Formats: sequence, C-alpha cells, structure tokens
Amino acid sequence: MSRPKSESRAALLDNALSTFWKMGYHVVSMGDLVRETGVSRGGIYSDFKGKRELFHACLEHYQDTFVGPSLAPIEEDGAGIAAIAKYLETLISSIEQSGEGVIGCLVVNTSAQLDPDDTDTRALLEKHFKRQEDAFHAAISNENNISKKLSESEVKALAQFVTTSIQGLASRFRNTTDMKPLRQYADSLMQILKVQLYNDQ
Amino acid sequence: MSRPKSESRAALLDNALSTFWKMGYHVVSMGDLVRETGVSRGGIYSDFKGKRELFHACLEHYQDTFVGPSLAPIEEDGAGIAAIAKYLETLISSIEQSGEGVIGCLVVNTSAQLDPDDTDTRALLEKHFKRQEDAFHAAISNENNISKKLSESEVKALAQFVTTSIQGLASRFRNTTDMKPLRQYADSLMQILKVQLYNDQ
DNA sequence: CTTGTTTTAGAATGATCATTCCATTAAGCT
DNA sequence: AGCTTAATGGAATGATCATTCTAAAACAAG
Repeated sequence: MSRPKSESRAALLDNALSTFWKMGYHVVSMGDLVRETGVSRGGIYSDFKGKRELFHACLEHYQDTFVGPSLAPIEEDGAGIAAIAKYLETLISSIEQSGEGVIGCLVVNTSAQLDPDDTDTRALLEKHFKRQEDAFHAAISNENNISKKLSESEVKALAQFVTTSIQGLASRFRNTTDMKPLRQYADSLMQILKVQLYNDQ
Repeated sequence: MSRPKSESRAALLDNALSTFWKMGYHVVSMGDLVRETGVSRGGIYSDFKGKRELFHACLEHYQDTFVGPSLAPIEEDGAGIAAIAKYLETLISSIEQSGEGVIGCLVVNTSAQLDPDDTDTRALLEKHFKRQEDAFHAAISNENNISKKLSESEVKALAQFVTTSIQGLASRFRNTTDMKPLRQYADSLMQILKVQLYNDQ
C-alpha cells in the first residue's frame, strides 16, 4: 500500500532542529513548528508523542548532523591539537558563512534554560559534553605522547578546560555577528594549549 | 499620610531575582512570582509595568547585589591577578555554601535564551559583560606593569579570554553539585594567567 | 474512476498565561 | 473612635498554548 512520506516529512527533524536552535525550547510553539517545518499538526503528532519528544529527537539529530561530523577528525586515531585548531576554525567559518547570525550551540543553550528536575533532557546534554571532552582528551593525550610533559591528570584537566572554554565561546558569542573576537578567543585557546603541552616553566 | 511599604514589598526584587535566576524568564509565571515573593498581583503591577519590566529591574538588581560587590576588589586601584583568583574562589565557595545547587549566572542564562530581536535586554547583558571585561582588563594590565611581558593588545585579548572562560564556567556547571571540576577549572585558568604574564616562551 | 490510506488545514478543547479589576482587609494618622 | 490610603486575595478577561479531532484533499494502486 500507498503513499511515501512527503518531502516535508523527511525534513521535519532538520527544520524543527533549526527552529529550536534559533528560538529555544520554551519560546517555540507548535504553531511555529508547523510553519517552519511545513508539516501539519497531525503530521507532527503522528511521528512524535509531543513537543518534548520532538525536542529530544532534535537533540539526537543535532548530535548526528552537527556535533558528530565536526568532532570526527578529532576522534580519529592519532589526531593531535592540530585537529582541535581545525575544529575551531571550521566552527567559526561555518557560522560566518551561514549569514543568519550566530546561534551558539543547541546543547549549551538548552543547558542554560533546563529545569533542574528534568533528568531525561539533562542526560542527553551530559552525553554530549562527555563525547566532546573524550574527543579533546584523546587528541591532547596523543599530542602529549610526543612531548611527554604532562601527567595523565594534567591532560585530563586540560581536556576539561578546553571543553568548558569552548562552551564559553558558544555562550558568549551567541548573538554576535562580529567574528573577530571569536577568532581571537580561538587563537588564545590554541596558544595556551601549545604552551601547556610544550613550554617548560 | 499612610502606610510604609510592607516587608515583602522591600524584598520583592530579591525574591523575584532568585526566582528568575533559578527557573529562567520564560518558565516563571506571575503566579510563581506571587508565591515566591509573597507580594500580591496588584502589588507587583503597582511597582512594575509587567513581567518584562520586573525582569529588567532584576537584572539591574543582580548587578547591584551580586556582580558589583564580587567585582569590586578587582576594580580597586592596583589590583592584580591575585584579586582574580580570590574572585573565583569566592564565587565557588558561595555556590558551595548556598547548598541549593548551582544556578550559574543570571546574565549567562539569559543570554542563552534571548530573542535575537530583544535589543533592550541585550543591552543590559552587554553592559554586564563590558563591566566584567573592563575589571579583568585593569587587573591584568596592572599585573603586566610588573612583568611588562605583554603588549596592550595581548593584555586585551587575555582579558577577553578570561571573561569568556568564566562565562563557560558558569554555563558548564549550572547544574553540577560537584565542586571539584569547578575548582579544577579555576586553577587551570589562574595557572594560564600566570604563564601568559610571567613565563617566557 | 474507485477504493483505501495518508496527509492536511483548521476547528474544538481545556489548560495556563499576563494583565486588569474590585471588594475586603489592614495599617497609619488625627 | 473615624478617615484615608496601601495592600491583599482572588475573580474576570482575553490571549495563547499543547493536544485532539474531523472533514476534506492528495495520492497510490486496482
């Protein structure tokens, strides 16, 4: 039997994700989602139990389509801090080219407005942070195998520092169109990484 | 004539602020504010035009009661990076002692859920960031007058870096009760400051 | 074209929201 | 005491929300 999923149906997650990303969970209404996705109310509810479930699916979709691909080079065997530098540069230039203004990171935005009791959503966010930190940890550890300057606990602290700093970058520049301070910040971060890994004190 | 402001009226801003801080602007209802402040609906509307105006007043109150006092030692003449270290330690231990769990920074939380077109609110947030960055800039500049290692533009970049990093700290640890990574992050930041200011490369 | 299914537009429902309003209460003052 | 004003609790209003429902439209296959 019968009809295939419509085009708009296939892009539902894409468009819902960008809507939540731009506006934030609480501000987005089902009417907004209907308008932005081109899928009817009934269509959305036939695929998802409700707004909350759709949002969770968008968080996963965000992982698959944005976070995963951008972290992949860092997660590769043998990747060093050059991969982190490239990650930052790609991040910034993709914002630059989108032209729509900066909208930060969906996970960071969500974290800032999360109900402390909402453990389901929190778990999804923590999974993201862990993945990011693990990737940075591996790359920094690889790099440290060359210089062997840092202890394992220092490598770990540095990976946490980088993760949290990038979260600061996403938070601080959510509404900036000027990319200069963004690049400045990325440069500072990379310079610090190099000093920590290679310069004796 | 007449009655003085009631006790609850005097604490209106205090309690409204903590409610917005914990729950976030969009989630807080006027009913929540009535319950949390102990002031009646009419009372709130007689002092403020509406929820939005009250929120703006809370942002200013946050500056006066939290941000200002905590930045004051850094803003003092001759303050160096020791003042920044103390600022971080005070920040973390005040979170620790509050016991209510971490609720990040009101300005950072607000920034993450701000409508891009809401320029009024944005201006209040930018004022905060500028003040914070200016304070750090002065302290780092003072410190650099001793070592004279950094150029003026490097001092500025470092101040921006510290500001944004602390924003990352507030964002990342909004929902953490474990203070260890928080202190770890603060230590890393201070160590980086010292290396940048005093270690030759 | 006809039959069966999917999808849609949009109305209906019931909850919740910000804001306004008012009758009642409580406080200060003479 | 009585007068005046501040403040309250809570009802009324009108908007908006998430969710459900339905009749019509769109599509596939016989």
